[in-house]
Amino acid sequence: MKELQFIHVQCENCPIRHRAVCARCNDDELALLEEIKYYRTFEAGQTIVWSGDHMDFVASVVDGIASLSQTMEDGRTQMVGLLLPSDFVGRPGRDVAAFNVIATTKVTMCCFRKKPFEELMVHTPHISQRLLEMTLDELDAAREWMLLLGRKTAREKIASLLAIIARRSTTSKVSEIGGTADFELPLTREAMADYLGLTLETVSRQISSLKRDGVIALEGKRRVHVPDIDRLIEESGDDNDGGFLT
Amino acid sequence: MKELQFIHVQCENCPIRHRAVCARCNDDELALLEEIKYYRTFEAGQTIVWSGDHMDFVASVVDGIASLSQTMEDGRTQMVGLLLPSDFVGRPGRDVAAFNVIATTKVTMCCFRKKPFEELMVHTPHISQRLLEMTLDELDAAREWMLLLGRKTAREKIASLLAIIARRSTTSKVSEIGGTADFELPLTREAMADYLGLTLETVSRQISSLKRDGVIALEGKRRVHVPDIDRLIEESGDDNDGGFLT
DNA sequence: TTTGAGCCTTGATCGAAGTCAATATGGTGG
DNA sequence: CCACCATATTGACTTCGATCAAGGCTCAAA
Repeated sequence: MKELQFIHVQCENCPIRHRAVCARCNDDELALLEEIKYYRTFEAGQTIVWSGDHMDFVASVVDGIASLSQTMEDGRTQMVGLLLPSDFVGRPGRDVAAFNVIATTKVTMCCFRKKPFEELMVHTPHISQRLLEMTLDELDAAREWMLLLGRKTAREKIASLLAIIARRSTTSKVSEIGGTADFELPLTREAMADYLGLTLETVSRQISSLKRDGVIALEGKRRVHVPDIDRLIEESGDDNDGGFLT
Repeated sequence: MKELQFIHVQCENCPIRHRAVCARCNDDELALLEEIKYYRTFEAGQTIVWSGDHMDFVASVVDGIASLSQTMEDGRTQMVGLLLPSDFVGRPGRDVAAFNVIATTKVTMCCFRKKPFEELMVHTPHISQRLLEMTLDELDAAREWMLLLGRKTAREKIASLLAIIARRSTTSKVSEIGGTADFELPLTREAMADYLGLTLETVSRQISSLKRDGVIALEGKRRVHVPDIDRLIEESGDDNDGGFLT
């Protein structure tokens, strides 16, 4: 397991330098961010922010995976976003968190206290430009997900999720047409269920069914091999190669 | 029926002046927008933008209601947003529409060709600031909607939709605790179904059921009276008074 | 006034996914 | 090595919402 020590990484050496909210900043702007940033790490399973809590910082995910979720009083849970490295957490101009943020794996975040960050934003259009761009991408992704939640069958939901993870996975050869993919599922069956609006039993059954039909092959519970990505995409119900983003 | 003639309204007199993307602009900035804007109207039912189409303008809804939706090849449709006056359509920095935009009622839009608008944005932080704010609000709303689509029962979905419309409706007295509300449903049963991820039959049945239980009363098919809004919110499954936005 | 189209309601039946429950697997610490 | 716990699978049964189908209401045009 990768064990990065983020005492204080210089921004220039930061793994998310060119994708995060700071992507467009020049050296001067980066120097200002460098001054006010600090790192925090969270263990897998730890809650980073509770919905409704006062939130006095914003942050970028540097390493690891976290989830954004909502819960009803009776315990029903819906994941509303997956936070990957470079994703932004928190909202300038609002100090109460609207969602729970939970570390799925060990997570390292690059944090900024909200006040200084907001002040910096006013004078640094490169930050708000990038944040706008990222937010628009997330909005598109959220809307894609609404189609999945509202209209897709359980089988299509699972296939869609696997296709998205496959596409993002660095080890896959998704770009080639008719390529294959191999990846590790970063989520438990329960987390997948919460993401897809299903029960964990249904997730398990549909994964078994896709396996039985040769769409995927499993190695252990978590390692997935996709012999034909086009076949998987077919099963997902998406016509195009899709614009899933976040 | 209101018959507004938008030949060319001065921005200062515009009904959405203080809520739209131009809300924070000063007089000078407004003058620049005034120069490049133009109005377009669309009849109820007309498609304003097709998903996948090249889109060379962005716009604000001035009057009327439109919907954002996605469709699968086999016809399954999911509405992913409701566009009300002041809402923004289109996306700077992308020229292919990701969703269908369909006029639900007659719609008037204040349009800007994309290129000039983008150029203006670079020099007018007030526009991008406001757009960022609006986009963040929409993202929160989309995520709230994901909880509804993924986890709520049909009855809760209907109650949630009615509660949202009630809250936005100008004729309601929602602010008072235990207040009542009266409003016109701007959507057909089918449109509600597409919004809620249900069939129109289920929508009809659940509305009948809420009526039978005294949660709402109907006058004709479209006019709704809510004797006790707290009761309606209870039925919606939301604990808090909710942060539904768009 | 009749006809027809669009919208809505209601009933009967079906099926996908949920629920409840038993069992399997795999990793960790004692 | 074993025991334990979290995670995952599978089966039996139930239920909620979808599907298929018939009919009602309203408005506008013939």
